[in-house]
Amino acid sequence: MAITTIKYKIQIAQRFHALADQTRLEIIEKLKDGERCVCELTDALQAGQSRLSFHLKVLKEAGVIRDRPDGRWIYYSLDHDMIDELVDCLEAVRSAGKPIRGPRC
Amino acid sequence: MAITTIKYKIQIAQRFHALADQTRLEIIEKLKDGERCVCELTDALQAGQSRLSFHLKVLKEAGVIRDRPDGRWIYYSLDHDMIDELVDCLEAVRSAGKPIRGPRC
DNA sequence: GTATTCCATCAATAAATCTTGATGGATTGA
DNA sequence: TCAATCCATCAAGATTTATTGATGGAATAC
Repeated sequence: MAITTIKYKIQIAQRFHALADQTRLEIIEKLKDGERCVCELTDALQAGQSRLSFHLKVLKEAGVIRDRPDGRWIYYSLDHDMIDELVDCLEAVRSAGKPIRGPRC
Repeated sequence: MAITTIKYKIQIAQRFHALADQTRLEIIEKLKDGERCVCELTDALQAGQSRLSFHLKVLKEAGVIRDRPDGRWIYYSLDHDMIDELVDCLEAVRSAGKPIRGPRC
């Protein structure tokens, strides 16, 4: 199961790190309802463009979000599969002692 | 539900931050099987005592683990309720658009 | 008592992270 | 073509985090 059989602790740490920031949690909150471009996020979060760009990069490199260029805009959206994986990792900790769950963590 | 209705983004970020480190993931891995004292962890993880003490403090302050002093030893163990809360937060993101789940996040 | 073990904490340094403002590429619209 | 918009990236500085070795308190063993 998850963390016990971690082959990829670095990646898992990276993904949790992506969630370990208030601004990035707010981005995720906005993206819950569907894809958004950067300018929509800067408006919604009252944050500078370069600052958002930085955090979007962190989230993207961790695999938590994806981008979809469309002309002048770049739309970001959640990668729900990645969220699923993180849930599995945490649940594996929760269910300590139970049988192996899967190869993800 | 979770991150959408976050009142406590700082705490949630803190908790994810506690999981965003390889050494701390290894600690959690060890604690999955039950409580351990610091000296057991230093042996298992091949880490210096002050280093482990630092990471245990991070985990404890985030609420991920608890300590139980016993004579000369201090035993650490996982707080499974906290893990549950984080699972809920992630699942709330996964189930975007669904009804409110609870007051935790 | 003295010595030993377990552990937290401190100081110092190194390294990673975040913020801000500036620059420029790419696309769109006039 | 020229101007404007959207965005990534860079450099600089500030803040936060992590590592190491040293110190000392508390409990145990002798």
